Amino acid sequence: MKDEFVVIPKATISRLPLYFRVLSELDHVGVPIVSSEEMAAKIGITSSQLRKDLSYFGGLGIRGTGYDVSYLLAKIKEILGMNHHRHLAIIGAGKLGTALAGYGGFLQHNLEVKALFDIDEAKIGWKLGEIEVYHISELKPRKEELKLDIATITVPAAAAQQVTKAAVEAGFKAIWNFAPVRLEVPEDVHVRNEDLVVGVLTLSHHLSRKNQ
Amino acid sequence: MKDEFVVIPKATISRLPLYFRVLSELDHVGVPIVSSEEMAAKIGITSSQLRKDLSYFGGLGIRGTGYDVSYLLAKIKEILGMNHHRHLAIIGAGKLGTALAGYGGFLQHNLEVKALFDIDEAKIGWKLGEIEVYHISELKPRKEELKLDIATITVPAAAAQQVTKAAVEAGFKAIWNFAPVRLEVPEDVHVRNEDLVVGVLTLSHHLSRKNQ
DNA sequence: ATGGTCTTGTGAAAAAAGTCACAAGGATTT
DNA sequence: AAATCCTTGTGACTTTTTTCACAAGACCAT
Repeated sequence: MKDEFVVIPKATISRLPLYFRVLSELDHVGVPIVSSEEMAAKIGITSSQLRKDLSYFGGLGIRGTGYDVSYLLAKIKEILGMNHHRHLAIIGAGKLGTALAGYGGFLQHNLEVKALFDIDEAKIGWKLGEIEVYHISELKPRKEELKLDIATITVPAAAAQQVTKAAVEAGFKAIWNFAPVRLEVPEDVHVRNEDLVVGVLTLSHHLSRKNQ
Repeated sequence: MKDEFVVIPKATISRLPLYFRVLSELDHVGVPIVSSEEMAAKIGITSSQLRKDLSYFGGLGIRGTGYDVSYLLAKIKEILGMNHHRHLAIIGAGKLGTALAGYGGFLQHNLEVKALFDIDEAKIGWKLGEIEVYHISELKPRKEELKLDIATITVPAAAAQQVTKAAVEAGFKAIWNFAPVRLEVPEDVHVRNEDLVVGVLTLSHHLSRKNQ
């Protein structure tokens, strides 16, 4: 990398989490060094693409040898903002919401579910382990108290926009949306759509064309 | 479109489910006609991109007027293979697996969860509504019996590759993978990765750069 | 009919992403 | 310390995707 102001391709950013995953595994097993060839094979991309991606962040490897796993892992964590511990709020304490709250894989990514919110009075006060269910009207005070960063939307589609509005007003700048709706948010709020059914439809498409 | 053998860009295919979603909403509300401009705005892309995408499938619109919502919806359903009713198998009857099995949104997309599989003897025979939990060794016979099309992998990462192998041997050509692992499969098997944590990491990345 | 006003469909141009191939440079052996 | 062996980093090139801009139609009003 020779220019301070090169733009990093979006496609590169979208692959960083994959690199993170592979490096975590290698680090966990105790592998000290890995070549671009090996890593790329695990992910299913070409080694030149991997090297090009990493090159945007400067010389992270050692020529003739490969990449130092724990060094590269630390760098990617930094780039992905994983050196910050993020607190998740889950809005919608239904099946999906509670399944997510119970998912064990967050902590190793420096993510932590700290609160559930719901509108159903019957659910308020429930605890899933350490995590309590609050009424949705408490979004703002609990955000401050628990330092919540990311609002996860797991309510039905019909309620999603309204709930999002409440989250934005409470000050959330990142929304992780599981409802099958395009949410309208201000410029400075980031939305990540996790539209599950949409994903499986592409599989359906492939199934109906045996010809390649 | 003038050549029978134009290749349809992958990027186009990946947007079709979004078009489907918007059109479904419009159709549900009873809107008869929509312009590329309106649709594109709802999705957050440019109208020319939308028109170009649709142009790969032939003249689907009416010049000067727009697109006939129900006609276009039917076309996209056809392209996405949604005129076929697809049967899902869910392998891994844990929290995520059962949450998916209980999700109500599948049917309106012509998808249906028909069976759960697990290795835990204690779970075999459980029923979630109509859906029964079978032992994973029954994958092949049940696939034939229930005409299962898509194998959904919701087992822990460590078991995912092994379970995938079993699914491929049972004849599944489409795998919907929720385990945080790149699965190795033969050429003719399609895998859709639904790597949730990876998704939220990109949000984390945005949070740590207030500068745009 | 004719003219005006739409919005599509699409070649051509631009931008973005991905691949190639090899010089640069570090490690290891002799 | 020279030679050899590796694998990175990266310009140049190729392919893919997106954007532009406008001709081709379709509808509507007069």
